[in-house]
Amino acid sequence: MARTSLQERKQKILQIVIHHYIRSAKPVGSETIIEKYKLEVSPATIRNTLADLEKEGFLTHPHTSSGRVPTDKGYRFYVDSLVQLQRLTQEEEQRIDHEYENQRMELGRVMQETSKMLSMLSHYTGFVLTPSVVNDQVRRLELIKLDGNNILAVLVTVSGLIRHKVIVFEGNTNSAELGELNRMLNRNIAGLDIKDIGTEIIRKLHTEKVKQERNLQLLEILLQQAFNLADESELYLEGTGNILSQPDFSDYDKLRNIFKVIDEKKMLTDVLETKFEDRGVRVLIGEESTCKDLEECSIVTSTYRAGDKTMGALGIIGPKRMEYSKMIALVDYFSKIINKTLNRQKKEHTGEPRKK
Amino acid sequence: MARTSLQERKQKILQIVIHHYIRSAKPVGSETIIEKYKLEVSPATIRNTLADLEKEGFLTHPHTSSGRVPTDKGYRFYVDSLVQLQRLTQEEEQRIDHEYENQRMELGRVMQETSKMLSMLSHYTGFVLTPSVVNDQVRRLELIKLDGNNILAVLVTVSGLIRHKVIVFEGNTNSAELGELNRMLNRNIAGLDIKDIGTEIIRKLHTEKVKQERNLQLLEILLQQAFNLADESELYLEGTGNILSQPDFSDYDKLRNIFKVIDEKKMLTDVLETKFEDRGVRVLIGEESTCKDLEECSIVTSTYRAGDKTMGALGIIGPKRMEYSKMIALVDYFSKIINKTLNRQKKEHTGEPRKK
DNA sequence: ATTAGCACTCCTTATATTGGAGTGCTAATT
DNA sequence: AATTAGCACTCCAATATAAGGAGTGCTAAT
Repeated sequence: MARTSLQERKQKILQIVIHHYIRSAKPVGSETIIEKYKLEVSPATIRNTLADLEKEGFLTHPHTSSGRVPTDKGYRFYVDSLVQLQRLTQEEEQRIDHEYENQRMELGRVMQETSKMLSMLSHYTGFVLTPSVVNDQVRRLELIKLDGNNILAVLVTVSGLIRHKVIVFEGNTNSAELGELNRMLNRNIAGLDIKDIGTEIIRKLHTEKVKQERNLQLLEILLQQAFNLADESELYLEGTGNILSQPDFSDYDKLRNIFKVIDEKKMLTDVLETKFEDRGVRVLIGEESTCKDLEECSIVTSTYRAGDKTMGALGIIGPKRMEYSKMIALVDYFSKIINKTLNRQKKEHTGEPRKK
Repeated sequence: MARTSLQERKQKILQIVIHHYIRSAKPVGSETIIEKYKLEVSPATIRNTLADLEKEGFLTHPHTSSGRVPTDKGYRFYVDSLVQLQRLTQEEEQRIDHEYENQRMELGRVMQETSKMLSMLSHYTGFVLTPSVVNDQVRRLELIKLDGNNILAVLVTVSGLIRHKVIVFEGNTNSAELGELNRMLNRNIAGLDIKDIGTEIIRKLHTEKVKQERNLQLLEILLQQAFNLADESELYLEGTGNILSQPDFSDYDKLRNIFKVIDEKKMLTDVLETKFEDRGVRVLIGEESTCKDLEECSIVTSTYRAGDKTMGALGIIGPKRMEYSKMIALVDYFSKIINKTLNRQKKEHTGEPRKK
């Protein structure tokens, strides 16, 4: 066999094992490989190769006399070697597109629907992470007087996210005062990066004269309180029940671990937030998520962005034994759709020309 | 035995069986009853009574030679006969109180925290249902111009709920116009029941003169769009993973059924919404929830109200075999706390004197 | 009405028994 | 040197069998 070098075959066999295991959920043995994939070698040869692959850490044995099962390292190789990414079927793409056409929902709801669709199409758990809006820019900040001590601050970002927060301000302001302050603020902060607001506002204040002492006070409180609403990231999780249908999690302890993370959204948020510097779809296999309780899971995730700023992440969580090819295509498609939706909103606001 | 009539004993035995089953999760037999509860009758007598109770539909047999297990009817009797409700321990009450002291969170977040606490203290799944705000009254409605076609409507209710929605209005309004309209609106609608706004506004409009044609148009759209934001009820669910720890749900099919309902929040919302005419804590046992998938669960729920209007519901979902006494006390306490919190907000707004 | 006595049921647990899937090794083959 | 046939060996998974026990239901005695 000159054509198929040893290395080549080894890799091919590894891929076959993993591919087959992903679909069958059963450890795969040498005979199976030959039967289903018509390799022109004997079972014994396969066995030798399998033993090699095990020595190199790509596969394991549940017990002496059972077939092989991929290790994390094996999955990693498999995912990295997926060259031609499966595309979604036309039907699927249309179904998704349809959902986003002529819709004018508030962004929060879009995200919720998105995670629901992710879960339905993947049959795993779908998520969308709307991270802190600190990377976003201010479109408007509206101060509304509620009663004596309470002011409602509504922040609208350039990408269309809306956050509100009740602020306690002990000094009595009347509506007129507040309105003036409001206009002044919006003249100065529109378009600013939210994370810069603190420093910027102080700088700009020197150019405008602030009418009253107390307004300065209020501003201070605003800076302290209103903009830590920007910190609160939101995580939409849907289809958590799908996890139950996975044969991989027939063990109750494994299940409980996973639900520990799901219930404690904070944990999950942390995992997801620390992992998205890059662009493009990323796959976190087992321990790669650096979360002990997720060692039996894989996460397929991508970011979405408004303009050039990374805004948040979306994706799916499932067992390590998942159809990566399909899932990557799915997540990728959604990330693109969301990008489109976000940038449409942004264009409409800034009035930028469509080209470029 | 003149003192203990037959009926009395029968009921007592029923209570013992259920009480013991709730704590042990094992079918209870005649011997056990005598051992643990020191009845002065023989096992045979107990057996006769048990057989009677089974004939009457309060108990069943998993199989011929096992102890008795309550039926839904049995649980119903048990719950109805719980006269002296257990109170929470001081420690627990303090822990809860502490959480609500000097906090000034937006109401949505309060609800989320509340459901989390419900789940933690019950070890089951906690929920808070913020129903459609239609039963609430308007405190303020603020219109904020976003860009050409989009207006952000922020509705603040008397009880402190905040809803926002982006409204599409094709005609271009400038901020000044909008501001005027806004002031006009708030002069007229503050304090109105949200469900009456449609009719009321039309009536009131005849007393004020509306400046421009287009404002009328805008108003119409507002009425159509802004106030169906009132329809969206929100369901906060926490601690779903706790369900996994229940030995009652060691069966995967049962688990899946429950998670079907949990994932499809809409279903759960419907169940909960149709069930809260009454005041006070209610217990829905098994099929009483009229939801097939919840036939293995019980729901302990109570409403909370602002003033005299029922606002929403909160409670816990767990297995039928739950410590009802404790759970009822827990849910009751939370409902009272939330009532207090809500009415505090309301008082602060209306400036009503604290007494009465 | 209550109870002792006892046969009977059926679950639960433990223990063998078996078949088979799959491996790893050795020695023969190309 | 790589491949392969042959075979012993391992261990799981399924099935059968047995023993123990918890608990019932019935009958007859109190």
